[in-house]
Amino acid sequence: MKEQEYKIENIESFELADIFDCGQCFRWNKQEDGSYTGVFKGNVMNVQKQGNTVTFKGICNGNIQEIVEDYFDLKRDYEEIKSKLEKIDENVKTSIQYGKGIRILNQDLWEMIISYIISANNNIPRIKGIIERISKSYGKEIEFRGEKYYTFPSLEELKDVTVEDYRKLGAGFRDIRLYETVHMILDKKVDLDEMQKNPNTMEVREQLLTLSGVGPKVADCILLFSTLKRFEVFPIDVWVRRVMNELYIKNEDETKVNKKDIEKLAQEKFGNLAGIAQQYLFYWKREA
DNA sequence: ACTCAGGTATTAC
DNA sequence: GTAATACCTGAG
Repeated sequence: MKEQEYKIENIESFELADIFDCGQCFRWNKQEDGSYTGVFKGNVMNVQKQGNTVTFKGICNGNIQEIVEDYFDLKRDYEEIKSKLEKIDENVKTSIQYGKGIRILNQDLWEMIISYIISANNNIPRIKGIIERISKSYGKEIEFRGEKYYTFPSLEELKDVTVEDYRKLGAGFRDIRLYETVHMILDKKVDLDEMQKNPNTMEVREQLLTLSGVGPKVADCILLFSTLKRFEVFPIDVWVRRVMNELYIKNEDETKVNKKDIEKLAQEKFGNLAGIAQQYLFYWKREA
């Protein structure tokens, strides 16, 4: 396949580090020249930003402009979202200034389910390593600039993978959860196409929670970071708990902060933009 | 040696 | 319902 290129000039709310290091994705890696290369939805792409111009180059399974506009959520007005959120309080404003170039990617639903199951009680380098090895073992090879990349395997490509196979790839105790979830989806116990069409977020959330290895935090990450794209959910991990406690709840022991209280507070403060507010806060608190 | 990391499932009150 | 506890793995 041939490499395509697409350029955008004078783009707003688009910073490579903010997008790729804010914790939403696992398959983008920084290159020596400061650009990022990643694999998504069967494409391999390199993204570079110079001045106010972003250049996308890659091996794509369709029109690169359409692929980019969809994946990078370019049709959404992040300037408007940020100006709404900034009005909430100084803390949120500070976090937005820190992560001003964040965009929430439209990532593949199936890939996010598997990726976030792997993320449980794990650290980012390991999560990335496990996903990489699964892709290399069962995905399709794509060559880009003389190097080999591997697509994230489809449901079909994982159908014969055993619990032991996942363990060998380093998944640890998550091996059985991966196996069970793959087979629940294969058996249509959970229908991803139906889920994608269902506008009722709570219904979709309930369905996700039936999957093995998917609890409240993982379900919310899937809802927020996949093509399901629900900005009203508020994934609560240790970092979000920490920042919400520091800024608003001010309990001396953050581990004792009730999840329900955080959820309620997030809903009151951020409403249907809770998810993206969470992302600014999370990125700010974790990196800064 | 020991703790910790994007939680979840299981078991026990 | 809600609170403890175990859990692969490898880096620091």
